[in-house]
Amino acid sequence: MVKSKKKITVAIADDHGLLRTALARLVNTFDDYTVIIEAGNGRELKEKIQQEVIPDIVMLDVNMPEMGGFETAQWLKKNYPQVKILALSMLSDEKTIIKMFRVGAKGYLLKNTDPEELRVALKTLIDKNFYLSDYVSEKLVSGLNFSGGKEEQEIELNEKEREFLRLACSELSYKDIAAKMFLGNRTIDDYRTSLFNRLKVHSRVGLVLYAIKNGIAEI
Amino acid sequence: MVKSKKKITVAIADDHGLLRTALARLVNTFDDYTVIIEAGNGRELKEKIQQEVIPDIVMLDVNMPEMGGFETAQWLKKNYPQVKILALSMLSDEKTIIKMFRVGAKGYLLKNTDPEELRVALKTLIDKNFYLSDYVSEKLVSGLNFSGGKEEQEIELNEKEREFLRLACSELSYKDIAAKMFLGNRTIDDYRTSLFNRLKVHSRVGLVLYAIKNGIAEI
DNA sequence: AGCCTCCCAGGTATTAATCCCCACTTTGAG
DNA sequence: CTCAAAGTGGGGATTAATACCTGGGAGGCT
Repeated sequence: MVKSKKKITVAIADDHGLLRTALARLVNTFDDYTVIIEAGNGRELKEKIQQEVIPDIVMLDVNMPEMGGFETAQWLKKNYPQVKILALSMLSDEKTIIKMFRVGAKGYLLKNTDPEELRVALKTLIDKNFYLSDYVSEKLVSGLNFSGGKEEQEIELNEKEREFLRLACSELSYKDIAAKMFLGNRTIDDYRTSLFNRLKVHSRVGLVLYAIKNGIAEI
Repeated sequence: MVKSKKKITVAIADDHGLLRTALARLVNTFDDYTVIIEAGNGRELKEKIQQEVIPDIVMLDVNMPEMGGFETAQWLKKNYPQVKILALSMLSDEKTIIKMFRVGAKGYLLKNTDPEELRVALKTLIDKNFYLSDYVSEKLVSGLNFSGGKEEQEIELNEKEREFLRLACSELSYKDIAAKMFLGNRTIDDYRTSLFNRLKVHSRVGLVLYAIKNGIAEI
């Protein structure tokens, strides 16, 4: 007769099959929850939700191929706004976190958090409609504080600048880079200076870190 | 009376708590296996193995802070050669795979493989003492073809060198790094020179790339 | 035409990074 | 005890990285 018989339904979208399944089993061990959908990317999740049933909660990996966390969250928000989105990610940088909340996430869980925290997150999500860990709260606050009023505009890089950044992620000297790009040494100086200002870095290592973090350079 | 009563013991080392626990539960659902050790990094695993009991299989994440997959595998090979190492990673590049096998791994599982594959991998590891998926086999073959004869000997880094590398992956000057490490500027010079020689690089960017590729620095 | 913005470039000065030669201390093996 | 190796450090030289000031040319816009 207890109404707790009706479990809270959960969908999981993550491209790492091993982890997805393992995570699903973990959630299923929680009394009040049951995983009804597993998907390897956003598109798959979308199809399953349309064909099958609407879950109460969607656990959404941010970094997926085909249809990533951002897009998927946007789609969910538009079509099934009642679904509570819990973002999952290994990335802990402010920008990603803020971006996910902007597109509709109600919580953000780092993959290295304590497993017990998952239970807390799910429960809080149901009870209070949102979940913030201390860590994420802090990132949110400092992130908003930082960007303040100014919506930090996306930094647009042209193809030559990207090429320059890629070459900077190597042991070539700037002179070598200039030669490779068929440009004068001074022009490279200007690229560097310009990027220093726009990317808010002040050393070549800063350029390298930016390029890697933002997927401009492969390593 | 069946001797299958004695389960095969498994240790799991992965820095992502959520995934580690989920993975552990998954393994525990397999009849013949039981997870007896969980660790967040190699050092922790090392301590637990020394204090507690030696597992039959160690599932080892390649990219961990503090003491990564390579080192940990080397240590295991040296001290507990009977332990079967199953490497776990999201990286699918040849070099990493080959390196893990060189330091003693008996299998290599990509985190995006099918969960059923884990069961197969564990069983194969026990029965045949090694496990190779088709994908990994192919990488191994083409990779060995590539590296040819030259045995690249392993590079051992002490904690101070690692600390130095981590700090090098920032916009701090060497002078700043020296101050942070409570060492003289010249000592840092020597760390740099020594690492340049051993890591076969010849610029600070080279150090940064090495540190990131080998999981010494987080980004 | 005038104006604005990019892209490109020379000169020079300053600071950081890199290299070389040498010495002192500690530690540990023989 | 002695010797070797490793860790630490000084002084000084060379090269690369970074900063600042300047100006020319191409293309778009009014």
